[in-house]
Amino acid sequence: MSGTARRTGDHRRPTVADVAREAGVSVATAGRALGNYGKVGADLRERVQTAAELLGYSPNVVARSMRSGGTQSIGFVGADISNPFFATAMRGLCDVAREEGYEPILANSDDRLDVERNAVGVLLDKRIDGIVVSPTSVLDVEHLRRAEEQGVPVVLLDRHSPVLAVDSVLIDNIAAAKSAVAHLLGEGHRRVGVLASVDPVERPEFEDVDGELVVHGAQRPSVDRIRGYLSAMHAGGVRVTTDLICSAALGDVADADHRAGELLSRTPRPTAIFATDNVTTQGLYTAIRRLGLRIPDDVSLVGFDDLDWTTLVEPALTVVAQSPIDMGRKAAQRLFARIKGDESAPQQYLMRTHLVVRGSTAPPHSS
Amino acid sequence: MSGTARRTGDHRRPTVADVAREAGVSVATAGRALGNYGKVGADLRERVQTAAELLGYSPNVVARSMRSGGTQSIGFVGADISNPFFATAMRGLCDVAREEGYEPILANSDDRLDVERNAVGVLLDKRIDGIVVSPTSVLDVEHLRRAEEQGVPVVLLDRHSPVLAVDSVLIDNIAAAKSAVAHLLGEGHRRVGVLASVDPVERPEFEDVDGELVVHGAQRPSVDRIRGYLSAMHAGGVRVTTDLICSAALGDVADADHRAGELLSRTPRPTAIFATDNVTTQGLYTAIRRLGLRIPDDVSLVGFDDLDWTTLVEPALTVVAQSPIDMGRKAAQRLFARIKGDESAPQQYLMRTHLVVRGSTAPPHSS
DNA sequence: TTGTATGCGTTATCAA
DNA sequence: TTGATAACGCATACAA
Repeated sequence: MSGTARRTGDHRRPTVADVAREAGVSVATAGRALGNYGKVGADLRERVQTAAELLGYSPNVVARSMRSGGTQSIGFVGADISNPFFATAMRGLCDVAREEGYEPILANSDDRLDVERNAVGVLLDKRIDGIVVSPTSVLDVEHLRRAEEQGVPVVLLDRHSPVLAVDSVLIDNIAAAKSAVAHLLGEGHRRVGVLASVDPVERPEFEDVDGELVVHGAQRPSVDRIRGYLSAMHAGGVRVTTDLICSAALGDVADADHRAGELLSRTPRPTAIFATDNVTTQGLYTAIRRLGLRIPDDVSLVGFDDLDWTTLVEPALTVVAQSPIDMGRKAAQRLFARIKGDESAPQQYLMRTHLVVRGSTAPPHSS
Repeated sequence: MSGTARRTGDHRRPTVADVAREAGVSVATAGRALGNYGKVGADLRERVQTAAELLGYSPNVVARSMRSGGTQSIGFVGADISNPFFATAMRGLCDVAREEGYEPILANSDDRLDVERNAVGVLLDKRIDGIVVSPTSVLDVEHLRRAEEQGVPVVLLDRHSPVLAVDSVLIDNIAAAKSAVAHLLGEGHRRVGVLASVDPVERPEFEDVDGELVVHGAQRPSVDRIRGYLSAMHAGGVRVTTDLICSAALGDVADADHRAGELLSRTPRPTAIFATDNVTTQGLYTAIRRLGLRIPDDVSLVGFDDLDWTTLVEPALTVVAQSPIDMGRKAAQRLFARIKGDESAPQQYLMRTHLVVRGSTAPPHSS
């Protein structure tokens, strides 16, 4: 009996040829029997299968990929897998991928365009069948366009690009932020601050139009959430000044804490603050505690992302909840639809969010 | 000028042959110039490179893999990427992989052996060059042994297998747990409980040997942490009974909360509890709050894993800190050492842990 | 140094 | 139904 591995280093895995020899048939027949394509007689199929079993055959996917062009692999490029948002989205993506018989290859961009470009290039060279990306820039997307041109579908996660005709899966950032701020206004707050994360390369600019502040800048989560904030404030008839709008470096909790501290030392102090993502929420929370302020007595807080810890602290935080796992799933579903040939017009898929009102928001103490 | 993509669906990417034709040289020369191997004249190299540039050539890694055998991909199989421990370890692994020019393929096992086996099989079929796995079982490891036999190095993360001769990267679970419990004993606690996560298929068994409790069962984190607990208690001269040892379903916060509730309703109530991982820590914390108990006045708590939230709650939690990112890095480093041919005897790499004493532990209120 | 020819393992085409 | 053979794209052994 030959064929089973005898020692470490016995690298060679059996091929169809080996199986064919063992079964005494041609490689073509063996291939057909193993791959379940074409016509094979029942007896030969049997012989081939037992031979395969005996040798411990399993197909070389690389060779198959070379012929078929497909690799049964997809790529996922996000800023940082250790961020709970991406980790959870990745989980959803993995689940759908596995249902489809695919495996995901992961790359972190750290929100650096060069890193992202490089990662996308590597993934294309690996001939992935599709790619989900949460792009650093929604304007500089040549690398993603190239993917599309090569026939590799792209789906954007948590971002939409005005210059790239692909599906995108995200939330209605403006509406979500608006609901958060409207809640604060409803509680009676007037001096409401916002703490956003802003990427240095696509930072928003503010313009005062007839006493009303408007934001210029690409449609990215942070910026749109500022838009939602402004929209709510305007709808509530509250004048906004730029000293209530504060931004911290993307993904940097310490900086968020620092900036939140600045925001909290404006005079008069904001009676409520809206943090636009989970990192700024955490920074804001620690800053409030560092300054010895009480929630919600001294300051109300609405955070973003319904992470576990927001219910572990006391009081539990009012947050805008989104569902990263569903976003990951949806993105994967759209990607596989495209991989399977869906040619319909690209869409923005806006996933549900909801405001979870908990104990960190209350009417302002003194007005 | 031909060759650049004209429309979506123009799938064909240029090959060395295309570049060779464009440059007016043979495929061999083009290949040598592009792959930087063999000898090529400066002028021809130039011609080839500009031709490649013009056509937008980049190598087909799949074809290269078929010849070379290597894929520049590694696998990572963990229970659940949305668990912060795995997400952070994955981050470390990604970083090292990228430095080495590799990309990781991710699979979640949900601590299910069949899922894990299948995932490993798929990864092997994809001809990954190595695999880091945090195995569901440390005894049933045939699938991992098969990988080794095929020449695919395996590194275990957060687990050690007595029946598999491969590197493993983990912490000294016994010592870490012992230090946690010793701290509680040092504070004067005697009635100390432990809340562990236990996999149903490899659950530990307890035996009373001369009035001293010993655990039987494979060397897994949870079980070893129970061992550390027992060791500390024994060293402190405290008798342990099984009613102080409680276990919850792996990865299930709700169950951990439930079990913690049971543990907290023993009479007399434990004055301190050690939770063996981040999931049970969270469950224990919510159970304590649900029952209206105060930390550390009514019950002291030592948790496991230094997650952000443990410093956001009040009081901040005393925890055993490990460094998942370093564990991920280390595992990747060992894997690449093996991939590069390191044949030295497999080792257990024990990573640093330390007890971070914060406000959730204090002497028992009344003794 | 450059070119020709061949193999990697699968799958598909074609002929028997 | 079965078998011989070509092709995917790259890298190499060998010939020129």
